[in-house]
Amino acid sequence: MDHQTQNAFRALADPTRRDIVRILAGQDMTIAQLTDRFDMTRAAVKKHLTVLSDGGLISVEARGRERINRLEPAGMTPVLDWLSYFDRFWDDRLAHLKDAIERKRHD
Amino acid sequence: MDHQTQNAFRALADPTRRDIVRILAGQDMTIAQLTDRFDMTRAAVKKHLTVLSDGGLISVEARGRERINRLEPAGMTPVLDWLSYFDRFWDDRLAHLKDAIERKRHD
DNA sequence: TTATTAAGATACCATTTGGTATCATGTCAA
DNA sequence: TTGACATGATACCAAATGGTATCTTAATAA
Repeated sequence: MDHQTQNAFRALADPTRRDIVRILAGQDMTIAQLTDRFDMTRAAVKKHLTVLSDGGLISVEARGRERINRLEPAGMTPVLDWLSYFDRFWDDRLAHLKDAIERKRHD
Repeated sequence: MDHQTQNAFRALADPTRRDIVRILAGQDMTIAQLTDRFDMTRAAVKKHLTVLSDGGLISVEARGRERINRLEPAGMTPVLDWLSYFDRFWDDRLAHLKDAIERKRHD
């Protein structure tokens, strides 16, 4: 039912994609730049980027013939929301991280 | 490299498994009890439980001919650790949830 | 203009995944 | 003891997944 949650969790399920997320947390990158960091073809990296985009975790900005891939912190929200459910059992502070992301979003 | 992290993320990638985690957060259950909650065979549920167990998210206690499936909050730690990486960028409070789980572990 | 470069699209392949059906094993109760 | 019940195990299947190779398109640079 909740596609965003499913797509986000699915996006994070692959180690290559989690690495991409970390790399993009450091700096925006084109597909070619990202491909340099991995031992696979550009087409494979592109597929991962599509999955990450479906999960709302990255956005893509066209600049000339390049595509700048940028991390979308807000895309993590469905994941944190899901984790928050357990928050009720264990602790109530995950909400604060969500708030932080929300603030970041409006910078 | 980090199998625990990979297995935990993989375990959470499926909606049925996330539902199982939520259900077990409410109360421990046998496979038969869990199967009642889903529109699939016991064998399918059992497979999901194996994946969850591989991810360290549940433990199983044999009691007579039954197997009691129990949520393992500590199994979520690798996931929260990974998310904590972004904490450095956005906020520093996810660590508190991790602490809470750690405390719960020693109850 | 023309060659090069960055990326998109598609077809294809092997493996994994999520499911079923079926059979075997161990435990409880009459 | 014997039958019923809870689970384990295995073989099998269709679809999804992660990857490659290849072709096309669009933008930049010489």
